[in-house]
Amino acid sequence: MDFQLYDSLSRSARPLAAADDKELRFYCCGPTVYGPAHIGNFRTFILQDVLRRSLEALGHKVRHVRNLTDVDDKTIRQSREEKRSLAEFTAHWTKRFHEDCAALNLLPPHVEPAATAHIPQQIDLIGKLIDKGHAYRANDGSVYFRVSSFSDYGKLSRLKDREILTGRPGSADDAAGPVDADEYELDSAADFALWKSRKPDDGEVFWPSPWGEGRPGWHIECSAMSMAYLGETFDLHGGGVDLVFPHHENEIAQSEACTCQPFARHWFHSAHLMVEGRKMSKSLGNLHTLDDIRARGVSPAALRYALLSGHYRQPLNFTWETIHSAESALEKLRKFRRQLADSAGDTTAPENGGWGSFSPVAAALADDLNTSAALGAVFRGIREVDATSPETAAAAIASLDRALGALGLALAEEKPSAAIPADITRLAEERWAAKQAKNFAEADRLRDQLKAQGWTTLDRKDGYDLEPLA
RNA sequence: GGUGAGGUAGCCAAGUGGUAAGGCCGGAGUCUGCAAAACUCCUAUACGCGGGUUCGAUUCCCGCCCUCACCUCCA
Repeated sequence: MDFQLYDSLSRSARPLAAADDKELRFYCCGPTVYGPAHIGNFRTFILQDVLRRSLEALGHKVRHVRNLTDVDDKTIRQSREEKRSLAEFTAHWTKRFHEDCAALNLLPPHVEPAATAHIPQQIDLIGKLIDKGHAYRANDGSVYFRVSSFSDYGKLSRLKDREILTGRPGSADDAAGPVDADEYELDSAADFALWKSRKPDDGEVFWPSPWGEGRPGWHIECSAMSMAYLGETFDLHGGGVDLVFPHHENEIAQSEACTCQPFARHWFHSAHLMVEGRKMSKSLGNLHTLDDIRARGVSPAALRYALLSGHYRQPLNFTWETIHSAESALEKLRKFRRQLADSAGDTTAPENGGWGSFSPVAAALADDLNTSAALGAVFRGIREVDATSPETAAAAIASLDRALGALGLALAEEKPSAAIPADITRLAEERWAAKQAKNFAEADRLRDQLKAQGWTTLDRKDGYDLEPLA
């Protein structure tokens, strides 16, 4: 199936395809590991994951690379404040990131390169840029990219249509505060750092280079690592919209100035997540992490569902009502699947079944990753499912799983049932006995008591189930 | 100010030049001692405002109002 995806460089929907017709090479800008990722970060990573899963479900092969930014101002500053080495600090947050990704059912990328593990590649790239006249060394030992040397600069973010650039490179990024213009000898305020010379605030974080001790600039790692694992030209590059400028613009400049080859052939940018109608920010206190979500009793799967409920190019408004809605919708799907499983019994479907009544899900995903329409198609699909025999039920499960699998919404695993304390069991037993004896007043009293302790009882004809209150 | 995205029923959210997916919420019925759960069914004169093009616009064009984002921290 032809897969259409909007390309933010050409500003049009284009067929997404591997240049070599074999494997789609996909690079994603990953997290800076200096703290827990927030749900906005995860919106982007989940979208990338769904894109990959959808392509794979439709028979495409994908090579997925997502980097880890484990050296920058934030990681250095924070690790110093905590009096930990940079490596120890970033390892801790990397582990946490991986745990969160697993909880959200994100497929691990095939390669997850860390910036600090690719310093030589970055130095090599910077050296080539100097040799070709695209970069210069300032008198403090830092190396800058000369924006004026790259005529295509601004093609991704339409810089020409914007106001003239002002400000100083690295100033907001520099813990030392505003810098003296003479010190840096910049050719242009738009020039950006490729290599930052060692500063006192960097502590022990530095590497030797032909330009003295220092560390890589913000953008160079992605150019170096994408080239290392995917080649000078690759098929698709993804990230949040905020990375369009300057990060991706600078990646293009560095890479294309160096190789004289196109960098990424297709750009995939996902819109931001809003919280309660506002931008997420620490000052508003709405920068939720996965732990915050779980503390509210929401499952990671529901978060994933909620983050897929809108189209990726549209800002999505996250509210607690939305996520409650997602939890309910997901529970409806789980129940439906359980019923199918009951009907199917031991019968299993052949491996290579199709999408069945869920083929519109595939069509929606292949049409610019329309997850919202895909979710709608899932619900329309379940109405059309034929489960009149174990065989058809088994086939329906297979096609449902295929559709939900493309969205990364695995329902197969049951919710772990919470352990029921003995006193709760005893109360429930007493209530059941009272009910059987038609002593309803006593039964209701005991039911209230259970409720007060956070449990609810669901009666059947021949017994009852106990469930914790949500 | 510049650039970009958007305003669809109570909420979230697709989509289309010919009268509008889906989810949540809500309601009814079945069941139940009553509930809850489950199952079945259902509702809603929803397309920001004003013009224009058209046989016909929510969908294209123009203007306006409002919201949000980006403009060197940012997924």
